[in-house]
Amino acid sequence: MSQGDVPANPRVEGGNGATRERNEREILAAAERVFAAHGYRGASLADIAEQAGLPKSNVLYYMGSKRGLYVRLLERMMARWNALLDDISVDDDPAEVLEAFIRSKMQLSRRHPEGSRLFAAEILGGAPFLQEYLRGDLRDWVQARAAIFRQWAERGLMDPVDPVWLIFLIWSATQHYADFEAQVLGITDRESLSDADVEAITAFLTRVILKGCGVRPRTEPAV
Amino acid sequence: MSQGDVPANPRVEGGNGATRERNEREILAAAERVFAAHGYRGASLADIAEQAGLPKSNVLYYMGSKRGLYVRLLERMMARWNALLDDISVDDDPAEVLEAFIRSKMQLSRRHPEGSRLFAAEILGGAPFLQEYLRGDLRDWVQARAAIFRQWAERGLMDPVDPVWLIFLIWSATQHYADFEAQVLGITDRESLSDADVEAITAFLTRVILKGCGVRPRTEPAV
DNA sequence: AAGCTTCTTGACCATTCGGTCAGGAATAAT
DNA sequence: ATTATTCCTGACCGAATGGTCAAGAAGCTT
Repeated sequence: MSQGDVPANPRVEGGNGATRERNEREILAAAERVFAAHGYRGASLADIAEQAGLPKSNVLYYMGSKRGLYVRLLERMMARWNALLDDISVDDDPAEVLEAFIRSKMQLSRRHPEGSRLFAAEILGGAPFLQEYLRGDLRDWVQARAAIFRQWAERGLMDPVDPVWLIFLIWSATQHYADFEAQVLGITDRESLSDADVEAITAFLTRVILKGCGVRPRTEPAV
Repeated sequence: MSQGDVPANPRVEGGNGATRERNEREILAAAERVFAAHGYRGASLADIAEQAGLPKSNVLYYMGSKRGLYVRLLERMMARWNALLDDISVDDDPAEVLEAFIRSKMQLSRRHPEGSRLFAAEILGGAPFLQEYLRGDLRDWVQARAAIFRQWAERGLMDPVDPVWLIFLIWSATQHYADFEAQVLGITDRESLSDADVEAITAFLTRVILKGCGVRPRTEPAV
């Protein structure tokens, strides 16, 4: 990473031992929590090490540097993200696609709340590490989807709303339940969100957003 | 705040001088930027002082402590927030209320993006300073509005959607353009959002959300 | 002009920061 | 059993952290 002078530590690359794997997992999990809660600058290796149950030196032995650890976490989160960015075609059913979109995004936020918050903190701080990704792969992906949405609109399958704003709407609405969890729980007087809650929220979002942009639900006749 | 041993500094309370006012404004603005970008822990007084164009000691002279400065910023943001939490009644027009709600929230995010991000960072970190506010005033406000939304639904003025999820949807969708500004700009290949952009987004959100929960726009007849 | 309050700031402090390193412990290879 | 390699960690480093303080500068009030 053009970081210079890190010739040693070839072990960092290939992981084979079992304890190594466990330790790395523990460190990544702890680091994700700490970075998510305090951002890149606010996170401290001492905190991470303590939460991972290891001495600070050991964390650095495995991860090389704070920056390297952070980048690795970001990349892991991007990989999870990309895993659900399946391709769609103009011939797919808008209702199915949009519902799957909302649902999978919601599940990602629920399955990896810390990673979701880590991502949010990165963007909040101006995305110093993710500029390239945002202006590259992610932009392309959004534009491709937007093009399909426009074609659906032309075919009368949905209202002619701006597809990019629509994608942002879905992102924000789903991401909210991970990033603003503290607010949601505080206001609704809950300890945590149950599976039933998440299902209800998903159904609500699907219903409102689909109806809101004139997409007829699957198998249901027009009103 | 039960912080103990801060008997001195009576000047911190009453502000009258003109230079004092200017310096305080400068410090608060700089601090809002830094706290927003890096969170409470990640922000440094040296950074804030430099951006305010003052020596670090002077910042502490005016603000007492990092914690005090942060709390003051949060309170200022809550005050801005409360300023647009006007009361509504069951007899108001749902379309008007919801549109005004979306619009004013959008304007708040646009007028005070740093404050908006500061708030977001606080929530992201588990809202250590805002627990009380969330579980108190804000919860009450949400529940009051929710009750009215339910009555509207009973009267057939809107679909019987869960009002709390609806409020969260509006919050998240509008907040997104401040908090995730870096993402929005990166993906849409913009330098900044123009007034026209914001107006278009507001119109989009109003249209989709109102239609999505079955609220008929003002002055328009039923479909 | 004297005296008082407010303002300003460089020097300084204890603590914590990310990171290095030497050397011992554990493990694998022969 | 003896290397050789990998793993582990306490001690340590310079830099940065939030905060204190004393002493001077500036501005009123009398």
